Amino acid sequence: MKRLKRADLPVDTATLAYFLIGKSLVRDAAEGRTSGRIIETEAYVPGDASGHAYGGETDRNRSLFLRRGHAYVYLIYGMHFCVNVSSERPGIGAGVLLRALEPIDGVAIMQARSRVHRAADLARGPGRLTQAMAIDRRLDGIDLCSRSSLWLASAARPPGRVATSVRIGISKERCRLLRFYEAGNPHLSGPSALRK
DNA sequence: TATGCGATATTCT
DNA sequence: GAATATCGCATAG
Repeated sequence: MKRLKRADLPVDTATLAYFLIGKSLVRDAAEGRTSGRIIETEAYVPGDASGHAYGGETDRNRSLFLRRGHAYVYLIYGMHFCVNVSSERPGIGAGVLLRALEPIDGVAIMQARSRVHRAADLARGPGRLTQAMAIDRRLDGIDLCSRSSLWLASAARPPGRVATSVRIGISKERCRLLRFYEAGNPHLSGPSALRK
């Protein structure tokens, strides 16, 4: 499993969202290493009214404006965290939401962090993903292409067919096909119609 | 399987 | 006040 370099990452948001399918996300914490295969992403492109960067840079969304490959972590619905990968040139706000992982390393650690019953649900959905990987606001702004405690790595196994769909849980810009996922993977989130 | 709802904090209007 | 890139539990079919 090799660390991804920034030069490996496409500069365009939607292209990055597609590129990340099959790649690995690795978390090194006190309890040990956890990692997973990225199987579901969503692109929040420049000028997208549903994106958090829409309306300009603030204290909260600053990380979306960093050079591509940085983490943007935020609290949603008062109780869950979500993590994005910043995706454009410095000063342009956009990101790729990581929605689901197929767990690889440290499954027992993930289970200890989570209250989910089924193993397939451990990192299924953006809130469960951050719970299983112990990701919170303290990791906001870190460089996922550096030697940090959260980083991107090459694919443990190449992806199968990558499909697109509408994005989940938004009310604006609902028609755009900016969700990317490995078709048929049992660890996908969303309704069954959006997993084929 | 599908739909509905409450929990809960931060940001925006 | 309202909205929110969610989740887990409840209930109905």
